[in-house]
Formats: sequence, structure tokens, C-alpha cells
Amino acid sequence: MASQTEENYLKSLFLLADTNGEISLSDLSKAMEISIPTANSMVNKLHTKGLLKYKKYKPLSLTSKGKKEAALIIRKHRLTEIFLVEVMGFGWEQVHEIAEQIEHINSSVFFERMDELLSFPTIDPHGSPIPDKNGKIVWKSHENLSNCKVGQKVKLVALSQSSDEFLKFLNAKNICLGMKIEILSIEVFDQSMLVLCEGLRKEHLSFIVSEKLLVEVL
Amino acid sequence: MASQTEENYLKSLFLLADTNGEISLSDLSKAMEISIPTANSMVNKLHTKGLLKYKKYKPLSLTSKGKKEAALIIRKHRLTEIFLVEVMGFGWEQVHEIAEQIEHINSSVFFERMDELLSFPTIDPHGSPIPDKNGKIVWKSHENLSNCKVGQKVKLVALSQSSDEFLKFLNAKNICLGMKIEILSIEVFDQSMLVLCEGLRKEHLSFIVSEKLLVEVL
DNA sequence: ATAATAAGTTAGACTAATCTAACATTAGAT
DNA sequence: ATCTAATGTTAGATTAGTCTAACTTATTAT
Repeated sequence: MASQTEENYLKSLFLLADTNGEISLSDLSKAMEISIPTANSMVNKLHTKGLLKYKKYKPLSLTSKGKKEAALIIRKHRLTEIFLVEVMGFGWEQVHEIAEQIEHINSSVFFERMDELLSFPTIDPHGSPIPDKNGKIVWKSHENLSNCKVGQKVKLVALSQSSDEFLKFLNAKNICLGMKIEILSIEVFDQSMLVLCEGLRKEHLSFIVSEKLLVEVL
Repeated sequence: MASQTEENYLKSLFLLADTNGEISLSDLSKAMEISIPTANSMVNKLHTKGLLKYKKYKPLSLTSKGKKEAALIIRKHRLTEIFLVEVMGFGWEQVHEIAEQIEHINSSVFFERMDELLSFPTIDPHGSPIPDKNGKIVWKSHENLSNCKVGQKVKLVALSQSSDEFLKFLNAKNICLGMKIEILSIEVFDQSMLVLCEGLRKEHLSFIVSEKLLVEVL
């Protein structure tokens, strides 16, 4: 059984690989907020355990065993997040920190019961996919709102970033997943958008915001 | 903030003191399943932190600060147990192991939300009292069923022991907290009892069992 | 092409939590 | 009262996870 620390490294490696494919040691050390030598020694350990492909001075990548372990931790994290929102009534900006701890709970019945109570959800409160019991993830490729054209009607389905500040910003603007949005106009100068939310409210969204909103074109 | 390990020692010390008043090092090491020298070094640490009263070769006792910290961990444990039973649908024999891990989650909102969802419970699924937010416990002194007399009608309110095996035994006999019991007869030879459960079923209870059942005389 | 910079590795030290072996103190039995 | 057995303490080693400092390899810019 991997220690809590090892689990955090695996998760980090998985999420880094997700965007980059290959992972550098310095990226890992930044993501984990630890020194490079510490990351290096953990890399050696994970390699010895057969969880990580590694050659000296070469970029890192998880083995399929490593990927599976990582995905199962992420599964626990995301299941927890949705449980916290749906069952316990937390806001989507409150759940990350708690899930960061509960993901390390060692109890299959606990997470199976959660899964069942939530009717086997496939996405978390931020629109990220929940890996299945075998660690398989179904990746849906979503469109960035920032790539959409004037006149398009879209549905907000996920976020490409879920920092506390961003979630609070969306809360303040009453923007949530599932919401239908129509693009009224796009400012050429800064690519900011004027959008119509759910056919009622008009909102201005800067490029910084629209590029973090993932949508499904209707 | 106390480490998870320290929290486990505090909890153990609290529960040992509960029965004995003063605690010996060897009791602590048995309860924690660690060597005596390891217990000794942790005792020194907790003493340095002002959580434990300690003089060389003398018995141990928690300071009021130590008692409060311990009670708050036990609060998290027992709240979790009742949450697991009431909200998640686990059996009372399944919850200890999970609560043993969740009690270390560091998040006041999480446990406050639990408390609220459960309408501020005061006893856990095994009848043990839940310390309040300040670490105060209201101790109700219950009667042992084994001390009751023939003809008495009592209500089962708590267990003095909650091992897995005992809980499964009670499940098999359909005995649960809140149940009303009438004592029909007591065998002089082995003090086993014949009781009437909820006015319907007759059950034989050995002394081993009846001394672990805590009741309120009606 | 090579020097400078970035990235990665090795060595050595530290802390927390654990152990065993050796030693010290206390308490109980006669 | 004192010796033995039980209990507690100290010393020293180990493992996991962390660090800094010193060194090595790879990459990039001119």
C-alpha cells in the first residue's frame, strides 16, 4: 500500500502528465512544493516500485500500474467532492481542501457507498471526469468558451481551472455548470465577451475567464 | 497542531484514564500496540507540549489541555460514526474502522456540517456520549443489565464494549439500542438471563453478554 | 563550438516515529 | 527488610520524508 505521501506524488504526476505527457522533475517539485532533491528521491522510490518509468536525466512518465493507482486516488478525490456538494451541502469552492484529505482514507466500502448514494456519478462538481473502479477515465474534449463565435449557444460543462478565487468569482456572477450561454458579442481589442446567461442576465466575461470555461456547443 | 500519531496517543490516554483514572506506561503501550520505549518517548513529547502530567516512574494523567484535545478527537470519531450510520447507511459494526481514519481530518466546517446534518447528536451508534465543541462530556452512568433483577423492565441504551464480534452477535439476535427488555428469569448457576425483547421475542443472554449491555431502568 | 544557464544527481544532515538491548527504579512477597 | 519481578528509562539503530550544498549533465544562445 502506498503511503499518503506516495499517493500525493502519484496524483501530481498523473495530473501533470495529463497536460504535458512527459513530466520534468522540476515540474513535479513545483507542483508538490518540495525541493528538487526530495522529488528526485521519491522518483527513485516510485521507479523501484514499478510505478514510474525513469532513466537518469530523462523525463518521467507513469507506468500503467502507476497510472491506475493515481486514477483511483483521483477517483476517491472527485467522488468525495461530489459527495460533499450533493449530500453535505457544501459549495463547490469549499470541497477541494477536504477532499484532499479524504482521498487518502483506506476503505473500499466507504467509497463504494458514496458512489452508490450519488448514483454512480461520472463528473465532479467542477466538471472533471471521475475515473471508474478500474482507473479508466473517459475524456470528453470540450470546447473553450474563448474559441466560440458570436451568436453561438453553448452549455457550460466544466472548468479548466478550479482555484478558490475563480470559483468564488463565478459564484458572485451566479455562473454554474449546466448553465446555457449565448454569445452576444466579442470585443476585438481584448477578446472579452458579452454573453446572455440562461436567457436572462447579461454578463461581461474577460478572456482570462472565458478561456477557463469549457462548453458544449448546442 | 498535533500529528495523527499524537492524536492517537491522546485518544488512547483519554480512554484509558476514563476507566482507570491514572494510566501506566505499559497500559498505554498495550493499548497503542507499540513498544514501551516508544510509548515512553511519546509521553515525554506530550509532557513537553503541556498535554500530559508526568513525573519519572510515576503514573500518567492528561492535563486539562490534553483532555480537551483528546475529547475533540473523540468527538470527531463519534460524530463520524453516527454520520456513517444515519446518513450513509452503514451498520454499527462497520463504522469504527472508517471513523478511526476520518477522526484525523482537519476541517472544522466538515465536522460542523456533520453535526448539523445529524441535528447535534449526543450519543454515538454504540451509546457512547459525544463530547461537545468545547470537549465537555456529559457522563450518564448507566446500569449494567447483569445487575438488574427479575421482573424489571429496562431500555437498552449503550454498550460497554463495541468489538466487531459483539456487534455482529447482537445483530444476529436482532438486539439494538433503544430496545425495551423485560427480565423474565435469571439462572442462579451462571447468571444467564431469559429476557423478553420489545414484548415479542424471548432471548437467552449469558452473563458475558448481559454485563456488556447498559440499560436505563423503566 | 563552446560557454553560460538550466535541470538533475549525490552526499550528508535533520526530525518523527518506531524498534531492541541494556540499565534503573519501584513494588510486592516472604 | 530485602530480594525478585514488574515496570520504566536510556542508548543507539532504522526508515520515511524532508532539507541545503556541492557537483554533473543537458540545453541554449551567440
